Amino acid sequence: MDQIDEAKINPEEKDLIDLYNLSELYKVFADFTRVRILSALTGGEMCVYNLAEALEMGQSAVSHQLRVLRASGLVRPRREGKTVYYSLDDEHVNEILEAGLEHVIHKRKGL
Amino acid sequence: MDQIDEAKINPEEKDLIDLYNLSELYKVFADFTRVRILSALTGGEMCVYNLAEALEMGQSAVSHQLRVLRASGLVRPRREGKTVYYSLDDEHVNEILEAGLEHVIHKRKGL
DNA sequence: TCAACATATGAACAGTTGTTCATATGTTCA
DNA sequence: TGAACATATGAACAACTGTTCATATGTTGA
Repeated sequence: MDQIDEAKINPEEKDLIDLYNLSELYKVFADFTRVRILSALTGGEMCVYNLAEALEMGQSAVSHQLRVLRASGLVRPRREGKTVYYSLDDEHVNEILEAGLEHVIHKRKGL
Repeated sequence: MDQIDEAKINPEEKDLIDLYNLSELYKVFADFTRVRILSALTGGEMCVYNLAEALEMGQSAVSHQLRVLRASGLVRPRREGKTVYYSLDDEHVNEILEAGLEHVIHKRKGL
C-alpha cells in the first residue's frame, strides 16, 4: 500500500483543507463560555466543579463545553478519584488566545 | 449572549469584557467563507467580483460576508468607480490567521 | 436620460448551536 | 452494599447563522 505523497497534492487544494480546519478551529474559540474556560485553564488545571463555580454556570453546561474542547484536542482530562481535572492540551492554545487578545485589547484602547 | 452583567465579574478571572470581545472576534473567523476571504486578501486588495470568482461563490453571499468583516473592522473597502476593492484593515488579522494555521498544520502533520 | 455594470441589502429558509432539565455513569467510603 | 458525591450525557427548545433569490443602490459612459 503506497502512501500519499503530499508534494503531489494540488497546492490550492491543500490550502483549502487547512483553511477549512482553521475555520473549524475558530468555531471552538467562538463561544464566550469556552473562551472563559480556556482562559481559566491558562492558570493551571481545574476540576469541573471549580470551573462551574468560577464561571457561575451550571455543571452541565460547563461539562458540555468541556466535551467540545476535549473533542477538539484543546483540553485534556485527568481523573483523580471522583474528580476530573482539566488542563490545556497544547501550548498553541495559549498563543491563539494571546494573538486574539492582542487585537481585542488594542481595539479597546481606541485603535 | 448579547450583553454582559458587569456586576457578576469575578476578579480572579481575566477581564470578562476582553474575553467576551475575544469570543466575538473568533466568531468572525469561525466561518469557512470568511476565512477564505481573509486568506485571499493577505495577497493584497481584491474587488468583490474577483473574490466571488476565486471562491466560486455567488456575489451576494460574498458581499454578505464582506459586510460582516467590514462591521468587525477586519477589512476595509476602497471604491474606484463601480468597483469596490477590499483589503485587510489591520496587521493583527494576519497574525491571528497565522497563529491558528500554525496549530492546524501542526495537527495535520500528525501532532 | 438610459442601459449596463458592480455591489449591497432584505426576506426567508434550513441547518447549527448552547443552555436547561432530567438522568446516567463512575468513584469513594462507611 | 448503599449513600453521597463528581462528572457526563441525551433530549428538547429557543436563538442564531449563512445561503439563495429578488431587488435596490450607486456608478459610468453613450
